[in-house]
Amino acid sequence: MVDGLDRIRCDCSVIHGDTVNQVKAMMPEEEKLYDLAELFKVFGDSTRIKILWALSESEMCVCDLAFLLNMTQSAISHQLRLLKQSRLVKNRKEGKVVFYALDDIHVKQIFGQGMIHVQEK
Amino acid sequence: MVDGLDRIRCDCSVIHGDTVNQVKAMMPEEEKLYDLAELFKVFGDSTRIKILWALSESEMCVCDLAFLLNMTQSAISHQLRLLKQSRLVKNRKEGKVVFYALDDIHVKQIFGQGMIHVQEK
DNA sequence: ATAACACATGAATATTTATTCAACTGTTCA
DNA sequence: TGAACAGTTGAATAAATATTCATGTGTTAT
Repeated sequence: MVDGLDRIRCDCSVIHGDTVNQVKAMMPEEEKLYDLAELFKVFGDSTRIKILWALSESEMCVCDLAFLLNMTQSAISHQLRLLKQSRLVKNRKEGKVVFYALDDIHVKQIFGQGMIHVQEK
Repeated sequence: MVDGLDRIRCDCSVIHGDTVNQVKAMMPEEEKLYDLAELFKVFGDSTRIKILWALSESEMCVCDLAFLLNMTQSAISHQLRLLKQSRLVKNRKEGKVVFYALDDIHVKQIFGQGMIHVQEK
């Protein structure tokens, strides 16, 4: 039931024990919360935020993004790979050019909620 | 107008130039996007996600959180400082004990949008 | 006063990660 | 065929950061 790695409960914790145990019982799976953190981590970089913002306005190729953000194609490409792995962007190839676009309707909504928080002072 | 650090536009970019320039003109301030990334960065750690989730269920003291997440009080305290700086949690002191609670109605909404994305396979 | 407790904090360590650089793939065009 | 271009990728470097450890602050109770 209790393995050796668990923390000893402090006196304070014992006092509020019932509430804490109820919350513990309701806690989502470890993995689900981990995945959620991983998702937000992808949003937590200004380069990727700029890319996502740009793609929320228009589909774009890699060199367009590089020009827009004033960064190297390589740097942009690395970040696009991450964004694609997270299923936040998709791409289509047209000759030499690869166009990227948002791959999720939720992106704009997550974005929007964040903006509201940031804009409140 | 163009400083020496700007990227040279590739041929591709010149071709789609109008669209890209329009998007560039609409781009939010550098600082605003940076702040947005900083906000998401706070969500982008599984320890902080767990703390935020727990506090979305109930107000809690530091040692409750330490017990719940099976981590040291110190580690929790460090993360709570970050969360407070981002105005995502607030605290009130009652004797020796410091109770933390969510400080923003948007937290749950940002959380929810993220969950929806994660749960779609 | 002093001991115990809840929490905060600074420095150190270890890990993660963003960007750069160089090399490589695949496509177009002359 | 080969040169130019768009993009990708792996390794290296530099910077950011999560946790630990030791110590410090403020409160309560004896």
